[in-house]
Amino acid sequence: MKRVTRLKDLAEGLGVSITTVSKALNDHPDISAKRKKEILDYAKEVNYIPNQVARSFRQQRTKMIGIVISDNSNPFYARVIRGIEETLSVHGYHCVVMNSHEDVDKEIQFIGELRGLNVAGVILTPASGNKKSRELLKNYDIPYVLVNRYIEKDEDTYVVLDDEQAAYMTARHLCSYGNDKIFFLNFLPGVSSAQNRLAGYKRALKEYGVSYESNMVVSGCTNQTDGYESMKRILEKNKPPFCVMCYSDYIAIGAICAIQERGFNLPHDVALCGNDDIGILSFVKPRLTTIGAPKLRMGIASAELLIELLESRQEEEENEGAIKKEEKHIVMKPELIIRETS
Amino acid sequence: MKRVTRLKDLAEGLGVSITTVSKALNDHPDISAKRKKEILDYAKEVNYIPNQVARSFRQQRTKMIGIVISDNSNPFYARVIRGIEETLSVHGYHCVVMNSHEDVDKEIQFIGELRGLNVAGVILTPASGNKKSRELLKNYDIPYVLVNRYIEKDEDTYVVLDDEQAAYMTARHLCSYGNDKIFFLNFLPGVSSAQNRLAGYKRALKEYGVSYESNMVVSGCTNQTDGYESMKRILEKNKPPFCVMCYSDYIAIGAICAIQERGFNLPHDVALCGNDDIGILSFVKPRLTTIGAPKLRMGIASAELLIELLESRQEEEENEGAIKKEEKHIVMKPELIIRETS
DNA sequence: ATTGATAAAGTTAACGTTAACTATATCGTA
DNA sequence: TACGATATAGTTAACGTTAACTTTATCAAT
Repeated sequence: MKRVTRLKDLAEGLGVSITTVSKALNDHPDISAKRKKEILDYAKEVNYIPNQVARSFRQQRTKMIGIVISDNSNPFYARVIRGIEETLSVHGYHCVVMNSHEDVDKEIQFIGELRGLNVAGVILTPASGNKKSRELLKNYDIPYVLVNRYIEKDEDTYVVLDDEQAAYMTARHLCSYGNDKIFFLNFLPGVSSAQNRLAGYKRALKEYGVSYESNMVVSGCTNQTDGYESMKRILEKNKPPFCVMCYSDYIAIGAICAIQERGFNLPHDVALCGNDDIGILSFVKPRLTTIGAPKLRMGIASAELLIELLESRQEEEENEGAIKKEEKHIVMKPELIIRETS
Repeated sequence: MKRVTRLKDLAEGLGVSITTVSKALNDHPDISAKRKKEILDYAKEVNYIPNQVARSFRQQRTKMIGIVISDNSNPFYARVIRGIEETLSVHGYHCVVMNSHEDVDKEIQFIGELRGLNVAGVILTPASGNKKSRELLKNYDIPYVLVNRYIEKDEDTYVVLDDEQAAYMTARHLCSYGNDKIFFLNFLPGVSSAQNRLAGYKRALKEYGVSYESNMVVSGCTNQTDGYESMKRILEKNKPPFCVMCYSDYIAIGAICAIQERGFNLPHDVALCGNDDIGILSFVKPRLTTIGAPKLRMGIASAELLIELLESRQEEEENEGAIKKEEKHIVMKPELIIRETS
């Protein structure tokens, strides 16, 4: 039996026109109920699968969304991506995932590639405060949503954690122990989330009357090794008790390792907090005090936001009215989860 | 300035034919060096990006690969995917990633969707020993590579860890302590990797003259919670010292948590091993004894294998000769990493 | 019976690209 | 000078789908 791969095959098999089949499959009102059923049944019987490439080509739009994330093997983003994917999938979209590794050039290259693929939209975690990506997306006229970071606070549509508040809550929590020494292992300085965390950290210190000392903030920590090395250096020059606040659970794990190697106890000698509440650590001792970030929900929200953008754009096209939608910002509430390291 | 999005725009801008531009961009020998440079320069100047959808449509093949994995937020697969993605990207392919969550029906649905997207190939982690997926892929004539598991040992092309050997090495290591009680928290029973691990476990026991007792093997553990619960149940009926072998580091983390909660010491009371060597745990105390699996390399290898398949298929088409390639199996060597839990 | 409205089908053309084919210019050689 | 070979260009058609338009059938109202 010959494979049925085109509308034409269906049409010939049924003795109707190609358009009729197309209309039936797309639930167009032109087709009578009887005929529609006939066609749908036959299509199912021969296991016809529409050619999405041809459809995308004809319609000049795909059901493909580009996801440009710094690193999909980071458990934080893995969860975010999962939320995105599941949400988009419900709406019939598929995801092309790309890892930028915080490299602006790669990010820019990817956006070009996505342009070539004619993606319907992009969800992006922009690398260090670069504006080029935004510019490109606007130039290419691709709807996009930023996730976990923004490029400029009032522009763009994005979904982020309230980083200022997260850091504020953590720092307050640590300040409450009455120890003035609160180190902060922060992320890359150009990134909005790192900047906002720093602001929150400062606000808490101020509130507690603790003077801000820039040499207690380590910038540029991205992974466990950075956390480990930074903590080691801190321990060389500083004697516990003191507190440490980490930009991520990853960094915290590295820092804890360094602290334990020196024979210090958590939380007795060093009170330490992470951020993200990545799943795997919930079973690891000592159980990490951290900020619960709704990773899955951030993914879901950004996907929903993007779909909203896509739909409003389609409406615009249809009623020519062109009511340009405003940028939307979703800021998720962080939750302080106090466990054993503080 | 009008956006240049089509070959036609380039052609008009330069006063040559569309085909000439197409040939120049595709490095076709028909075009003189001078003209080629002229065209390429102009294309670059106006930032022309070829329409991949149109190209895919015309050529009846895309540069898109479907990745169907049980769960991208599992750090093991996250690494594998990363390897796949980076390798495919070098060859100009992009990845559509889908999570099956070990659900055969979803897997089958995804394969259909990928068919519709006209993907060039598929990399798949098949859910529990189902043959339908393979059948579908063969029916649809989509080249595919299985990763981390196979459906049938001698069929298909796949990249796996030598699971039998991995479990054998782990079990031998635990046997060497002279304790007869070696529990095994295993994965879903239908999956090839779980079956092979069980075989390796049995082989080691036999070699050490320890009799195999089926009630010491817990099947169906997939995550930390399963590890935790299973270990709890074991501890209710069994008093340390004994040994535990876990299908994954994830399960091991859960089990360790249960053991520590009961106040037992690792490795003194319980010697325990994981599998996978997921990165984040390398800084976590007690440092887990585990099997190092070349996750990234497995991803790279499966991507390379798939590209080989795609290329050989293209050759087939060209020289009509149809020299069908054999199935290929790549079996990666596991490495026992002895750390602190054993 | 004629008209007009509507329902249900069919025809046509186009989306951007490239493979296959055709046309023209150039050049070396008999 | 004429010939074929070759280099370099252009023309045409097609990939599968659907939007826009056209045609035909049906039926109610005059």
